[in-house]
Amino acid sequence: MAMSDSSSLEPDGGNSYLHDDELIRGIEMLFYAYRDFTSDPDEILKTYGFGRAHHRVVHFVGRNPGMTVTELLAILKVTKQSLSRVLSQLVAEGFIAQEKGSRDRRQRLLSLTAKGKILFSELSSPQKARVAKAYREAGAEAVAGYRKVLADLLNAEERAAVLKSVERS
Amino acid sequence: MAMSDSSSLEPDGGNSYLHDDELIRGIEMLFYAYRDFTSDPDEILKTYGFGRAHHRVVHFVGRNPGMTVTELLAILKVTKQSLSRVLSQLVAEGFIAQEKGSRDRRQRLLSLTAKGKILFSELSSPQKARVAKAYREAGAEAVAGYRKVLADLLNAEERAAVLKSVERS
DNA sequence: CAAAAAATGTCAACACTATTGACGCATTTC
DNA sequence: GAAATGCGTCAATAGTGTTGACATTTTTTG
Repeated sequence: MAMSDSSSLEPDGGNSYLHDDELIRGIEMLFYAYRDFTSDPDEILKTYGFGRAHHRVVHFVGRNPGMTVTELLAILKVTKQSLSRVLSQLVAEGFIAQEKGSRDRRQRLLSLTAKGKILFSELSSPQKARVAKAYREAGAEAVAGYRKVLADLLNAEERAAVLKSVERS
Repeated sequence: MAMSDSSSLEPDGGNSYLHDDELIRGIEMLFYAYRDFTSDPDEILKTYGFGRAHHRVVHFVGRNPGMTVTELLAILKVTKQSLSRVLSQLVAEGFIAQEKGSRDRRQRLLSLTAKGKILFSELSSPQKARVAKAYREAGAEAVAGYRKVLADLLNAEERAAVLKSVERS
């Protein structure tokens, strides 16, 4: 369709990557990547009778063993009622273990069981392969750029927390 | 936690960005970016009584005026029954117009009405601002890397189509 | 031309994920 | 002791997705 030259005013001083059309492309790329990215785990989840919400819980508990329910809620940004459904299932079916906190006994510290770890592996495997392939094809510099832009896309208030959780190496 | 040397075998010849842990971080970054990225439009959509599905339809129809229902289905990768609900609403409420194809009169060519274009603007505005800010902070090189990696994350079969749709400038 | 295929729509049932609102209980903090 | 926190639960409702079955119109094909 051509068209959509964004604006004729070039408010960015000639940085073509800041043109309206480029920005929209940036939006769409994220949509497409996310769409394809979730497709592999979705297939696997179906065989367990689980959905995407279960995946997210398994993933973040797997990555943050001993985390509390409140912390998980802060990452997922859903209500506790919404989390409750999937978390209860995962606990009932033996994928996730809950342990009372020793310092604060109100807390339920979450961790993966052996069974949960297997599921975690199974789900992350195709995603890791996908990312590895993309990283390999794109090269180290592109990867750095990818990570930088994604970090800058986050809500400012969240950035610190995410970078901490994602970069505790 | 420290550590996370992934495997002790270093199957990547010392390219640290291909370590298991880095791959997992790449996964999580995408989750977080998508989560925050959708939050602005979600707020606006609520005031219209719409959801994310409506947004996607408005977006892609806005970007591809005259597109057919089948093409839209291919982009969204949902069933026609699922699309039907939101598309019908958008048509009924005057955001999207349907016109019989002149070459193939079975087709319903989709386009935004004036009202639809306003909604498109309103929804894309905060997302463009977010991307622009991230692009500006990250710089041109990082942006190129971001786009390259995202493209490489796509399903191979889809890559050509997406790059075509995203890059018809 | 008749049969097959394609593009679209629709009815119905169901599943998953999310929300808001209202409580209840145990435990910790002030 | 009162207030706040962490967690769980019941209930109602909404949004988005699926599968399956059909119907209509129009184009393509043998």
